[in-house]
Amino acid sequence: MSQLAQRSLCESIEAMESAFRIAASGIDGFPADDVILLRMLQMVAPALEAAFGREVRKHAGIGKTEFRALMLLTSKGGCAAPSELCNFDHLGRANMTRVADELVKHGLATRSEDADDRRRISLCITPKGRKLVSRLVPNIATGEAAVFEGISMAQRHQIARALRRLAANLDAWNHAQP
Amino acid sequence: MSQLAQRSLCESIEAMESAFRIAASGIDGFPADDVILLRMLQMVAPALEAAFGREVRKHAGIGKTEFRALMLLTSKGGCAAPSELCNFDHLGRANMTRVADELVKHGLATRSEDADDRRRISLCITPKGRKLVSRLVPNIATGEAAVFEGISMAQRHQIARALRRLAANLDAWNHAQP
DNA sequence: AGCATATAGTTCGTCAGTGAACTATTTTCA
DNA sequence: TGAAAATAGTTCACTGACGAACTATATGCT
Repeated sequence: MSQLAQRSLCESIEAMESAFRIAASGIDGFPADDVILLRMLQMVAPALEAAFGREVRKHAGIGKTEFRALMLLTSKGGCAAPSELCNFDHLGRANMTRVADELVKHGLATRSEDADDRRRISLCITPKGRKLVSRLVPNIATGEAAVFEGISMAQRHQIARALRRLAANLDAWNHAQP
Repeated sequence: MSQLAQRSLCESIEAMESAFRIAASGIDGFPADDVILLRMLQMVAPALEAAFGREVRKHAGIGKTEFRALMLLTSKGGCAAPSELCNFDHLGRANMTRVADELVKHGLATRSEDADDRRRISLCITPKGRKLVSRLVPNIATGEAAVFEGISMAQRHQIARALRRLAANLDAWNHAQP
């Protein structure tokens, strides 16, 4: 048994919430509701990500980020520069080097030089990579459906809107910090 | 300049969204909306977490998890067992050992034996730790307010409800997996 | 034209998390 | 009652992300 999740995610959320409510009552000006909401976001998101990662690892033998890069390659018609990919995923370039290494090692993509700009590299998905992507899409669709069950379309749009606003606020905040 | 965020979070979200919409048009049965929503969640949450972490590190010289443990200690009246804390934060016990080490090293908490159950350890916040928590609360409150600006209370409650449902669905899914 | 600056990719060291294996206790129950 | 199972904390090796520093190219500005 894992040492994480001695309790389920729901139980942890509940425990976290009551702990922060108690803490808030003892500390003046503590914005309990917002702290709790933010903590929920930061507990649920990685848990979803971890579950997705386990699925991908089980079915494809590669990490979630590697698989996502593969999906993004298909959306670019098969080839893209690493820096484009890490923009899509909001990851650092250093990380994408490792991801590309992994994809090439598994024969899912190839590196080739870009003739126009010799600083650039073109990462291209292989037929094997394409096959993997289309083979795994049904699994992903099933998982997404299961995880979003009981959340109405209207709610999903609300969340999307709120997340966009959060992102904008955070960009502004980061920009304002010295 | 960091190698991350050559583009802002908002720009990355936009790029990700259009990439997945294109990918979806080429792959049958690809649940674009849900994938995009999930990706937004997984881009925004760590970005918020990272920003919070930078703030804490700057003002307190410790990591976000260490600081959170400190806050949770106060909510338990000053002392708690490490395993309680990692339940609150949905972290593994191994991790909490490191967190406790760090807090003790900085003089923010102490380890003492639990007389009732000699397997257990009682982690207790020190006066210095309490002072740190109350000193940083205003900063946190300011940050939270900035980040949630423009998101109505009704929306916040909607998100909270949806996140709870996501957590429940995920627990069920994890439980169903072999 | 030529130097300063910016960009693409890589390498390196670090950080915060994980699971598995271990020890020491406590609890359970046949 | 005593052996089996569970629990608390630790240690260890590993993972996937990061930022900083580096090289090689390309771009922009006098």
